[in-house]
Amino acid sequence: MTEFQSAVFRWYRRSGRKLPWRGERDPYRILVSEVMLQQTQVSRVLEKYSAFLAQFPTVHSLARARRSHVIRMWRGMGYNNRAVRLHRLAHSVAHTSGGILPQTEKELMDLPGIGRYTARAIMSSAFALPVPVVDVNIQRFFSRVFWSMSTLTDMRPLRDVEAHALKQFPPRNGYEWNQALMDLGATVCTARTPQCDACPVASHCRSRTGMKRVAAIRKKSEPSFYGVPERIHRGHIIEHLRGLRNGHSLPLAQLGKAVLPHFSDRNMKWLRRILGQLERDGLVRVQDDGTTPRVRLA
DNA sequence: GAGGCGTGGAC
DNA sequence: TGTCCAAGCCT
Repeated sequence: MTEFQSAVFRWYRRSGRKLPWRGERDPYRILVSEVMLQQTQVSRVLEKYSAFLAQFPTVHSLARARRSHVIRMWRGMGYNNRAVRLHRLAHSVAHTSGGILPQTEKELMDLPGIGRYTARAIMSSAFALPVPVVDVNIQRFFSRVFWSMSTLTDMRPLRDVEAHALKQFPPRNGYEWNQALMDLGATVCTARTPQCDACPVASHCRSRTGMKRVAAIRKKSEPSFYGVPERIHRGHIIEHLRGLRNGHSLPLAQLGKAVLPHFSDRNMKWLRRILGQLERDGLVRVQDDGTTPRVRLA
């Protein structure tokens, strides 16, 4: 084992986070944690993880559940289409392989909501396969350690980092290695204010000094309505529908008034368009057969 | 491959 | 107070 590797492992034993899915052996519970963690901070997942699993303890129970129930249990997590994809995944796995998750990257990536990172994370965490993973934490950490970054926001392309991650990957304890690197990136080698004094490999780091904070490039303005980004309105719509009793629906105009303080008929076209997006994502159902169209969670 | 997709805490 | 950011995925 290299000096670099032993320094990382030593730090992990001392300072790694204790998380409910660490050391978990049930692939389904690993799957749920990984999907929840996509672009979502650990602290947020910690609040929701156990309640979700208590409600849907097995892949079969999740497959049997109503879509609307799954969406409700996703409250507060953001990116609600993840709930839809996870539900579809459960359905698929329950009906094609008796609820058993596949163990290859390709087969996992064929499942809804599973991309390259999540597939490899499941292989490493659930099946103890020797597979290096690179999430944004590890990408940032390796970028800084092995290349000289000039600003805090700079990162090497994922391809470059993955090639390096493969070289650094230890012959044993690959799972602990992956977890250690993610913890380092998340708690020490952070995006805004890295704690280099606490870093076990600071002496190896090519960016140890000299990273500058640079004014962020202004992001492109996103589509907005009355000054509020449309994704916020979409979130409010889903949140409002969550509050309805199971299976209940709402007339469109009533929903409009609930999410826009001054909703009027002139805004109906806009609302229709937003609901169309949500419908395509499998999050809502618009019943347009009667005289007054109604909407509910899918 | 760029852009869309929530939510709430941190700074 | 507003902007940034977070265990990515999909089209």
